[in-house]
Amino acid sequence: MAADLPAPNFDLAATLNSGQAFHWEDLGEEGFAGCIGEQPVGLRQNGERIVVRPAGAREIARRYLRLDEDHGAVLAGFPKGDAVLAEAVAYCPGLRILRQPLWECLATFLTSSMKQVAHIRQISLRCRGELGRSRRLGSLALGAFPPPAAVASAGEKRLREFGLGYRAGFVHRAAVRLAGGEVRLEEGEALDDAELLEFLLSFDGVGEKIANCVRLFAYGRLSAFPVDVWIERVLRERYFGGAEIGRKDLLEFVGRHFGDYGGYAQQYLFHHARTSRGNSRSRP
DNA sequence: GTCCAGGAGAGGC
DNA sequence: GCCTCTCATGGA
Repeated sequence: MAADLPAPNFDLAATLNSGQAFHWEDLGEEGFAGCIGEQPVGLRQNGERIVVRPAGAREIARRYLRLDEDHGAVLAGFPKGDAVLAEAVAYCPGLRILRQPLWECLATFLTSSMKQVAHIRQISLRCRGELGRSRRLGSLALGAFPPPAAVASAGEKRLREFGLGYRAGFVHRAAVRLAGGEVRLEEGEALDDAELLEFLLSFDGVGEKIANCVRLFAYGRLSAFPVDVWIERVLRERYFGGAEIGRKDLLEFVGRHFGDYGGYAQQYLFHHARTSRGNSRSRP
């Protein structure tokens, strides 16, 4: 059984493949399959609706895909007269930010430093397959992301076997800290943006970029603006004409220019830079 | 074989 | 404070 959700101006494939989450399986015309937390879900775009199976996962999918948000307000909140951003939005207007479960977002982005998207995906799928609960969607087996306790008890050495390299210690220590009950990621929901940043930076291996990814993709803080190598290049080339500009000045510009929905602006710029013709090539 | 990836931390200055 | 080096691995 399936249910569906209204999804005007929404692009499911672009959203699930835009480097926010890494575990969705592309089933072609059948859509996509993956777990949202412990829940196995099938998602398929049918015009301006998203078909969800099983039907009981409808509200989980609505939350995950942020189909409850006023996306018009997001677009209206972008800086006026920014032709670079307008071009990126026009390239893929249906791109959205996800609202991911906190731990799997943090753990996945802890593995992301100096890794290509394809490899982050490989690591995510291995963690799920080896340590997570196996869930079923029809005849399809899907791995849920392992909870902190499962990652903690697996040990750092085991994580290294999944290709995490030096990041294994980061993921393991975060898992131990959370599994021990020292802190809970849910505590971050009540913090303001600056406090949440500080909270996330308290995890070893989390710097400003990863903290902003988690603030944006899990906590729904839409002003958070992760600056990675792609975005830094876009800013230098498109906003500063390739001129020499320090990283500090770049970050100051970001905070001043993009506003309350900077995270969304960032995702449009990132997606455009990575995938559009003339920009993608094999590398930036 | 070479280059680089949705970075962070430590050390030197 | 900023600059540089190192960390581990695999895709392009």
